[in-house]
Amino acid sequence: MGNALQHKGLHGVGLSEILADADTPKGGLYHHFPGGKTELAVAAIEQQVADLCALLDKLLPGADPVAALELWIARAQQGLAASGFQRGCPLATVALESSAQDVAIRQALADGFAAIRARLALAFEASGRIANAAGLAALIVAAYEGALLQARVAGSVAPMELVGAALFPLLRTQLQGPPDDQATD
Amino acid sequence: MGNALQHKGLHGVGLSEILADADTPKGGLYHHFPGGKTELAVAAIEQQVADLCALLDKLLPGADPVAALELWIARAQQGLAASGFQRGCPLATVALESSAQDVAIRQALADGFAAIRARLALAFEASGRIANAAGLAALIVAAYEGALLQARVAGSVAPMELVGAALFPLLRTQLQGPPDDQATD
DNA sequence: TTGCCAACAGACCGACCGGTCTGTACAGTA
DNA sequence: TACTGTACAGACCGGTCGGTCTGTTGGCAA
Repeated sequence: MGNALQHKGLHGVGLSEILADADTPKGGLYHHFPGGKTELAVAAIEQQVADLCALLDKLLPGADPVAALELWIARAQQGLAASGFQRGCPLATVALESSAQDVAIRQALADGFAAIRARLALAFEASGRIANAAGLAALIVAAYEGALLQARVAGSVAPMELVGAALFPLLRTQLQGPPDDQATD
Repeated sequence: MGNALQHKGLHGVGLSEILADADTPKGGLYHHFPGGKTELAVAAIEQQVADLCALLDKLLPGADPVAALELWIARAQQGLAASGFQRGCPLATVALESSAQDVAIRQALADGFAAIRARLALAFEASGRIANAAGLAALIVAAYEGALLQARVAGSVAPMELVGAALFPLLRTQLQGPPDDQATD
């Protein structure tokens, strides 16, 4: 499910395709997911968020957060290229397809993004003096999503590298503090 | 068409819905767009890119590019809120739904993004000394897309404001030059 | 006036969509 | 051993999808 969502989005995958992938007949599905495709999607979103949070928890603590983010982006680049520029962020596709009526899905996505931002913000705060940790976290998530998107349609990791090359130096200057206001803890 | 694409994506809209919106019967469509839905989508994408480029051309020249971008983002925020958090970037949704097999669509999208990046990069270069104009352009497009995405699912412009508040000061320091390496022309 | 062809209109098509419904297999209980 | 309720299986449903096909119209050439 997660995989298919990542590739084609919620409307793009058929229930039958999902079930075929999972080698599961259709009948039993509605016992476990009475909400049908929507509930399935919510579960997949939550799973993906949990995975991503786990990855961030592995990369972020201790190290220089910018270095950790560079590693994160590098991984995403590899994943994208390895999938032949099919796999993107599993949250983003569903996010853009969803309408305001899809309350459950939007809630799951909003919670997911908030959780990711919170984790990044926490890492910035822990790494030292930082004024606008929440803003930086939102910027990074945005840059990540946007970079992935551009790279996907371009069929090349070049846009991601461009974004990284522009963003990380800026982040370093911000995090390491302007020379006249240095502080570390 | 553009509107519908923006709201629900390529797979999310039915051809019948598009035609009903346009008050056009189905028959004549295939005279003008023998390629069917795909060709229609490509045309819509190109139209949107042209519109966006026109907007940028209106905002960017002359002024401080960062101020122009702030205006641009503010407009996007207004549009998003005014649509009840339905309308996003018309390119992004289709971009994420598309697979590598959709050659024509991906090409149109890649060209579109490249054109937008080029316009931004040009503005940076024109505005003064700048090392990595292409990188900054890619970063801004990425941040824009990602911010829009987060704001949409959150049902609030707050994420966009966060991103803007983090990005624009960074851009200013970059564009106005580090204090020990100032240069203007 | 007549013949012709591009432009258009919408009825129609098979395929497939998400979802439901009946039937079955099989634990746990007495 | 007989009973029962849950978990599963897949045939089946109406609706809608993207796309095609047969008219019909209306301007233009002769």
